[in-house]
Amino acid sequence: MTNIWWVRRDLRLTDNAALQVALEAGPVVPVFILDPAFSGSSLRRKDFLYEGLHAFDRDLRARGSYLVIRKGNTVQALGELLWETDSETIYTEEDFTPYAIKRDEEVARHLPLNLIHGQTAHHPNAILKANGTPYIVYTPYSKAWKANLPSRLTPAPAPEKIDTPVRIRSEPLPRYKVSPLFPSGEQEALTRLDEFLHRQIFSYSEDRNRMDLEGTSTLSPYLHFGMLGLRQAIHAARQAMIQARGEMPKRSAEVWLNELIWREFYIQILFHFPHVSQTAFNASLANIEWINDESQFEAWKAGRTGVPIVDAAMRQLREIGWMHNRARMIAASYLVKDLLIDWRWGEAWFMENLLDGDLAANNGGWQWTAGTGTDAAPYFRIFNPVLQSIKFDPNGNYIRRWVPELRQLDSKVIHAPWEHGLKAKGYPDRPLVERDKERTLLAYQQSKQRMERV
DNA sequence: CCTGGAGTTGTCCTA
DNA sequence: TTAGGACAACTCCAG
Repeated sequence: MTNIWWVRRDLRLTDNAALQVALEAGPVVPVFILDPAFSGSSLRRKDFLYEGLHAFDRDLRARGSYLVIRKGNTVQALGELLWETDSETIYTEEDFTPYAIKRDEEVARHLPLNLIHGQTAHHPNAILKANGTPYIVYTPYSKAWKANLPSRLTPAPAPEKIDTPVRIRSEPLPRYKVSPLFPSGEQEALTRLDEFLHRQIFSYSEDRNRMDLEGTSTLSPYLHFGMLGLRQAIHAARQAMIQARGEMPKRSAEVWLNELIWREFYIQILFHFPHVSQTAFNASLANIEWINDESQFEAWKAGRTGVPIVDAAMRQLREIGWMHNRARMIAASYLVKDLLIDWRWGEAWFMENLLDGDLAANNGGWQWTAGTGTDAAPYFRIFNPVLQSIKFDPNGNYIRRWVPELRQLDSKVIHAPWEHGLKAKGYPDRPLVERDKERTLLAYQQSKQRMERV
């Protein structure tokens, strides 16, 4: 009996649980649906997705199959395909965002839909406290997560052959632009993982913070679309911990594993507390009186705040659709704590521009920085962007790479030219605002007080 | 129900 | 130059 394999954010053949289940039942029809109702994705991310679909089709063809593309309303398109191919069931990998849950409920009301858990190592409902409620603090969550992890997690290899009925109608893929720094597709993801496992992983705990080095995995766009499965990455991290020689390499591999657990933590938070996508997790901080100065927001987006490290970060984002993790925290902190602009404005801009733009991870990160989230940054942790810059871009090479106006400046002055009375042609003479921690603390305090009175 | 330890990613001042 | 401690008070979580 033929079945439909509905692909969404699991664009891989390796360790794909939904594909495996479908294959056990017989021939499969792999389909991706372009539903105009899903306008949530940015243009930039759509390019990455379309290129990924192209690569996915190529990988399927190498195994005797191919990708069917359909356009239009999801329920209608799946219904037609089910009828045309005389299929029995639709198998698909379970996704946990509010949009996906709603969409899948709608599909399940009309069609035989079979959700397969495969996106995470643990289902969001699987790791709960003794009293049955979800964790909202990372460390105890990660302990329970690790304690419950099966000792064997070996990823299933990609099937050698996929039996698909011939000549099923498929629409052409929309045109797309390729991004030279982030070629899309599973093969690229596997190459990067391999590279990372041979090189950066064993010094990750230190180098991951250095914006001037390539110390991170750069796997986030691939993880978002499931071109690399989170479970595969977790398996790789554990293998690296076992193989590591020495304390530092071992700790480094574990730090990377913890980053992957953070992904699951935020997937799980969004699943149990969907309101975080609209407002603060912490209700007492839902009413901060933001200044929300539009022109300052524009300057931030354009990388023209006058703070070199912030501008480098924002220009990196704009130019390549990706930003170093440390840079994300610095740029986010500057927007929220220094400019007092609503973290949701920043969150939306990141979503628009990041190839890895992921509701759960992005929202979790922004709420953490803003101090409004689960397990948030303590109130007194207000990043000083200049100190961060000196510490994590010591020679100023990251700044020079993304802010050409400052290329001539010495590394002693590049982090804060205005403090040395220096001006650079075409670059703001001074930062947008003077650093004022008290102003920030007051805004947060007032929100808390207002909520207490209610 | 009570209790005590702990909490991703910092900053700044003092000695 | 560097190391250490203060920075609030609160909530979470496990025993």
